[in-house]
Amino acid sequence: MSFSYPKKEKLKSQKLIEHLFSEGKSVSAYPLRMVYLKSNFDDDTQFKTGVSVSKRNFKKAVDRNRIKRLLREGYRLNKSAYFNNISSSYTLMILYIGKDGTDFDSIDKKMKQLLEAFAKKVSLK
RNA sequence: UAAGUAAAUCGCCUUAUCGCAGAGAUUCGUUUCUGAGGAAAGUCCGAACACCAUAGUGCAAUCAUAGUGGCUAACAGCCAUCCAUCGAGAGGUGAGGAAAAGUGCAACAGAAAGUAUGUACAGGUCAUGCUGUAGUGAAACCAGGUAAACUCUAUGUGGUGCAAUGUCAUGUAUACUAGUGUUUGAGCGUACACGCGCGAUGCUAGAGGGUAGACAGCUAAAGUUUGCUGGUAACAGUAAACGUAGAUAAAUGAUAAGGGUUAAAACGUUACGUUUUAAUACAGGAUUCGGCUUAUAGAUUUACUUACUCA
Repeated sequence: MSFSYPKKEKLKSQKLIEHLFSEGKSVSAYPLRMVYLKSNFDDDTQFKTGVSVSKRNFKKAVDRNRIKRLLREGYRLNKSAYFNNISSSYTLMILYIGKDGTDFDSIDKKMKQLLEAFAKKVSLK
């Protein structure tokens, strides 16, 4: 698994997202929170992942874009380290629930915690 | 030189590694090119474009605009100019149509503030505020002031917005139509045949509907830059060059190193170096244009004003 994060690994279908939020489970590492759901995809991707930042907490588009970019970057660089021994497919959504701005270092750190917690929970089953 | 006024421009850069979106090429391994703004923002005006509504007319009501002339596809925008007003000035501001249609309002002072006419003095008359002066006030009969009061006048105005709208359409429900079938069994499952199992307002086709999704709309445009001509100017004409993001849970990012720029401090020396520290703004396209409004670290240029010094 590489560091890339192409279009087909992004969560875009509105149907899947609704399904995810109604039935998914979650883990969190403040200020991050991940909602996940086991599922199967028509194409051969193993994960479909989206990121989200609340408009309520960040009113300006620049701030939201900035955090979403950082979240994508953190996910992209760290996913291979934790997902290698997961075999089934998952839909994921990573939310930023904090209210203050942030930088890459803290996002990177929290992302590692979050992915580790997720990997642990999934492999227990 | 200092303080100021008015315009205009720029608004971080380079390299490496890992990535993102679109288009092209491809031996399907890859690879090449392109990829946010002056406000992309607020959604406040004006248009293009699309659909809906609509017999015609009209502009009552509502809302908007308001010196004069010009520019523009259009505008509530822009340019010029007059007037008023603020400033020592360069310049700034404009809620600058009408008070002889009507209604309302007017502190203090004053007899009286709008159906006027008191007092004193003088003049005049048959007689009378009939006439003048004094006194209060910004204003005292002048067709007074006020329309940042109602109002009147002139001009304009159908509505909704690209989540518009059009095309394709998996699945699913079914009032419809046609065919076929109900124990002599259609159809479905078991790869196929046999066999076995399931099996009835069912199955197949059409029509209809238009959800998930896909495509079009979707970027060549009242286009940008430069020169020339006309015009005080806004702007117009003309020639050449350029061909400039198209995502949709929504691309242009992350890390590291170096360099700019600005400020402060220290050191050297003299108005430039070196070092350290800090700062490096506002802000992200979503159908497209023309404006307006608001946000913006810092830097640059031009024109002009005032003061001082020198010649």
